[in-house]
Amino acid sequence: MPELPEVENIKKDLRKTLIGKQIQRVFVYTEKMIKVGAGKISNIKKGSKKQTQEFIKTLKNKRILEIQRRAKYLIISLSQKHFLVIHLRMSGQLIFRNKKQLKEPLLLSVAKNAVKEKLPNKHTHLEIVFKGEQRLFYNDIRQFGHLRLVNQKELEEIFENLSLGPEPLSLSFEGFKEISETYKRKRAKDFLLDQRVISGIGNIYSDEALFRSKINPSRKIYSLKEAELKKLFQNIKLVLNEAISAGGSSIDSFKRVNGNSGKYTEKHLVYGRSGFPCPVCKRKLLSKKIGSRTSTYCGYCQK
DNA sequence: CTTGCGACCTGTTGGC
DNA sequence: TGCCAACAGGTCGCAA
Repeated sequence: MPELPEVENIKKDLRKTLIGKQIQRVFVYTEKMIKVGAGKISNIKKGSKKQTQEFIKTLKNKRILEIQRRAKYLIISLSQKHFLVIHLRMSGQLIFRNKKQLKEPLLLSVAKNAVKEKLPNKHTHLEIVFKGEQRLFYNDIRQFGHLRLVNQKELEEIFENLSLGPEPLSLSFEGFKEISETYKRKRAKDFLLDQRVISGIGNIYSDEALFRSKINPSRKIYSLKEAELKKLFQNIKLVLNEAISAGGSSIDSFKRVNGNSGKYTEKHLVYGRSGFPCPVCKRKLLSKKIGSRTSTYCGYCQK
């Protein structure tokens, strides 16, 4: 589900709601979604009772000190140098409810036949109860996401192993040019999606940035003129910043921590609009698989 | 090293 | 209406 703007909004929401709170109780409903330590994520499916017990025991009575984002990861700092590292992957949601809100059913998806539900529901995998009966729920329909509990050293180990590329919003054009030189053999779409090249961009914002830059997603990076590279660099920042301000894009299940949707979806010029007219030239937008992801683009405007 | 593809899951949509 | 294939904000691991 979420790319950088969505995760950034969740981070901001969590800062407002969670900082200073103390964890009272923890319910793990789906063991394979959680992990303790810095081991490989693929081992997560072996989620064990022992690990779950340790997860619950360690979280208990901890305080929330700070929430940060790196790429599409959320890092929740807890007292006594423990950290909760969360990746929402395609369909993860973090929803916060106070005692009164708990009784109100929530619309957790934007699908046509979506029904309001109370929490926890069948897609709730973790529930954290804070003092005062306020709760944070982790829901994840597709169960691709994960939450892991680590100490300082393990936190560093995780991010070292990930070798994430720079954050696009704090990247200079000089830095962008440098990585474009290093990865010049990639197609533009692959370049933007590769988290070790630049981190935080996914399928929506890569398509949107390429369209606004009039660059075909299949173009090789080495073929881009300096002016095109510059436009791409600026448009990445533009779409990410606009999306952050709009609260992100709610395609299906993306929800803010209060259950609200993001409003950037209506600003999408190409993502999810294959077959519809190009907003500039009115020709039908095309779609094509690039690196096993669907890219939507205008065959006429994007050279 | 890169590339490509299946795997991981459940749910929704569009075509017949 | 029903069924069934294709597809969905993302990585990860493995083979070539």
